[in-house]
Amino acid sequence: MPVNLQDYQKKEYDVECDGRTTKLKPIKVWTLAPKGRKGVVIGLFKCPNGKTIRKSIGKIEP
DNA sequence: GTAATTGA
DNA sequence: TCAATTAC
Repeated sequence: MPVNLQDYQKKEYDVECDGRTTKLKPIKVWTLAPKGRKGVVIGLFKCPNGKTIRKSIGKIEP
């Protein structure tokens, strides 16, 4: 089924914060893909420790 | 290197 | 302005 960025926004993902795996909702999501090639969906997460990290949370086909 | 995004 | 994110 088709999945859009809003769907990624609502789910939670396991991210490594400060050596601890935490489930977080992404602050922001976008696709990262070179022209004509497949790419990934990047999520931006705010860790409990205050650090902001990016993580791939999905794959995108051209 | 390329792609978009933003914290640092 | 750069690092970092993924995978090709």
